[in-house]
Amino acid sequence: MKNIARIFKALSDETRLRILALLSSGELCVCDLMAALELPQSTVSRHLAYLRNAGLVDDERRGVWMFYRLKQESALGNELLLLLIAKLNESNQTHRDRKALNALPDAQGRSCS
Amino acid sequence: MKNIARIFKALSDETRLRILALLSSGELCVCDLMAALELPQSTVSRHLAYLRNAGLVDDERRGVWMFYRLKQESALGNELLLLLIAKLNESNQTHRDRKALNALPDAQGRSCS
DNA sequence: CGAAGATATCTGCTCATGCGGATAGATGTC
DNA sequence: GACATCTATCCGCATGAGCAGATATCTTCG
Repeated sequence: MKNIARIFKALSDETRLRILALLSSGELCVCDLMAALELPQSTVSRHLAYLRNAGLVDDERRGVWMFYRLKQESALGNELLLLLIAKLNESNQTHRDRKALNALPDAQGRSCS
Repeated sequence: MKNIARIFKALSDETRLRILALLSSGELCVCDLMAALELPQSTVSRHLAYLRNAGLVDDERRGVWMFYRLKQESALGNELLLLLIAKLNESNQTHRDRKALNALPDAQGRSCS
């Protein structure tokens, strides 16, 4: 139960929910998240660390870039997580963030691609 | 989304999760919760207020007693909440708490019944 | 009305967590 | 090795939240 509380604590911040919503459709690098969420790098990194420590995301370094993705398994269970993601994807904030993400420059204009 | 974060914040404390687990099988008064959880009255009351403000529980005064129950509807959605409750009911802590609750004196020995 | 019982809220304290800029660390290229 | 880029972590600050005892508030009864 302590672990469940810990995961909910990870989920109790709007920025982190925004990150999870964006990650729900595929892995992203810190620079993409920064751009889409319009947040400073340290803020994004800190929240990603929190999510990773809670066991909700995995990271992978590719050169100078760090990519993050949702974990398939967490202590919350798949079904619960899927419902949560669905809930997040209903929100206007997620629509706005996703629009910003899709408006990012293509491969050539991006640092990580 | 702010509201979702708020609900998760309400869920991010172990004591509150314990309360929700106990309430999942029926309404309880503050004095029962105090006894089952072995926590002081002010702690229980404060957590219940937090849960009520997050829209997860309803209260009802009956004489000098306050009864609390899970809300049927919350901003999280029924299904998600049911899965969460199921998750909570798997935990050893919930088993211990429920055992303590069942060990409480019967009607005559209880103040609220 | 006063007293008793139940409980919400206040209080003071400590710890956790949010923020963003600064800095340390990692990677890649020349 | 020097330098550029990316990112994790530190730092200082402000705010939120946990705790339990004290106190205020509410209800009921004699």
